[in-house]
Amino acid sequence: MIRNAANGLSGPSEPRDSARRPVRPALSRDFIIKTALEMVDTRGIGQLSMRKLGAELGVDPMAIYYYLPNKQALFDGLVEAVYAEIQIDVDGEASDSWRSTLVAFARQLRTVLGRHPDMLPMVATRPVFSPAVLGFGERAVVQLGAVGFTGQQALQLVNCLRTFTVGHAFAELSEPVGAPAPSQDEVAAVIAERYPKLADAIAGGYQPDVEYEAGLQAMLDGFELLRPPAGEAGPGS
Amino acid sequence: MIRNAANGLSGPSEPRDSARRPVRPALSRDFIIKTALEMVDTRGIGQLSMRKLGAELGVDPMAIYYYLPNKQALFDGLVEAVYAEIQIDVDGEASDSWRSTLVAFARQLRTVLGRHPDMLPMVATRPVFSPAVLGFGERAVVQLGAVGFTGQQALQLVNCLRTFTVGHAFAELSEPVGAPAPSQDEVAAVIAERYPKLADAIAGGYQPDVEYEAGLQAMLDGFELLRPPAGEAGPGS
DNA sequence: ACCTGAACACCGTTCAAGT
DNA sequence: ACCTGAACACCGTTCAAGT
Repeated sequence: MIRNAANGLSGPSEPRDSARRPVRPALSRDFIIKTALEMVDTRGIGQLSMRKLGAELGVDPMAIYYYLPNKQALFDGLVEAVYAEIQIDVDGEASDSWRSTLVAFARQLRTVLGRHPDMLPMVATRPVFSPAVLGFGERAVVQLGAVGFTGQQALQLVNCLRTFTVGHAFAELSEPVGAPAPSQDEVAAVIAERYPKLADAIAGGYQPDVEYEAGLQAMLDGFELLRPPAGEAGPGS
Repeated sequence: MIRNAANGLSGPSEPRDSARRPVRPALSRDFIIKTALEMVDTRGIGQLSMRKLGAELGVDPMAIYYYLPNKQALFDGLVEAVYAEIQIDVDGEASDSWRSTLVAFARQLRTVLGRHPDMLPMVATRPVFSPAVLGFGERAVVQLGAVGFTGQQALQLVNCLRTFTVGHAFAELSEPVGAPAPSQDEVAAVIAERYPKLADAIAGGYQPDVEYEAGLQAMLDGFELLRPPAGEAGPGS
């Protein structure tokens, strides 16, 4: 029995880079997108060009165009790749209540966005069309319907959670699209001078996680008020 | 008596373009930004370049650099100009309740964003630093404090409304950052086939205004639950 | 003070060509 | 089938120069 760790785990017939010439894996749509996403995450969206991506891949920039028709298609692939990171265990026992299902989705989305801050403008801009999100939508409509929400309400709730999460991620993560903004200290000084009560409130410190959770729970609480007292338990009063 | 309509209404000593040579107003930071914003709104952000802006202004592209150090500064000016459109009548009678104050702010922000959809990535990306928004924050903290919210809660509420509004505007308005997305029909077909319950819910039609209002009120309702029963009116069970 | 124009180091993409 | 390389029409920005 072979007991070393690498016994075929990386795929059945994947060639090692021992005998073959190329140090890089064979070019493919997936590998190009994976490499591009790494570039975006490490160097920033501004440093992603077809030419630099080609260089990173060790290939003529035009080789990319064999797999992707243009830069926009590359962007689509990147967004797709980000959404694909959302893993909602569709049959998980954890989400037996509609509320925990929605909370899990929202937090997961936020976590994934947090891994790719420079992707935010692209993600926010492209209509949601990913199986991960659509599949979740299907499930949410069913589960929310079972406790008394209408289809419209269910959709609205999911959409509001999604848009809130994206909006909050922007506020939290996004570097200004081009260059850095005025320093925190400068801003703080102006606020302290002109907006004293606001300054007091800010003095508590900005806690994005706490704020996000507050908004998330508030949104859920607010929608819950809309729900008719369903379930077979009698609608007394 | 001179009765024609144009009797000086356009400003005290503004030169007509009769005797003077330039057809355009004198170049200035404000005029450059105003022109750029019009280009963004009518032709799209992708069509805004320093060179095209120069052409639009009837001027060598490099002339712009006398007023703005670089394109990033132009972007800053554009975001500033958008925020400046937010007009909250700070002493309006309409906003005697904290809730109507917040609703007015959120709806106004949404309206302004709706006028400049292509500005969304820039707006969402830049930290809020505008007098309109900061001034509103100050007021909100005071007014919310008066009814029992802590400074932290007030800030969180304002921030959550703002981020929700921005996120929702993205979902509603944004053209994909580069090129158009797959057509509505294509998407609908796929959804109908694979996500039947979701399709039923969508069949009701997407009503962004209704959805936004639902989310807005839900967020407010949810935060209201956090508020201790303040006001001098007795806290009887 | 305000604007011009050439020049530099980049882009995305087309197209013909190589293997 | 897969990749290369020259070429085209763009960019933002620097820098020296004009008035």
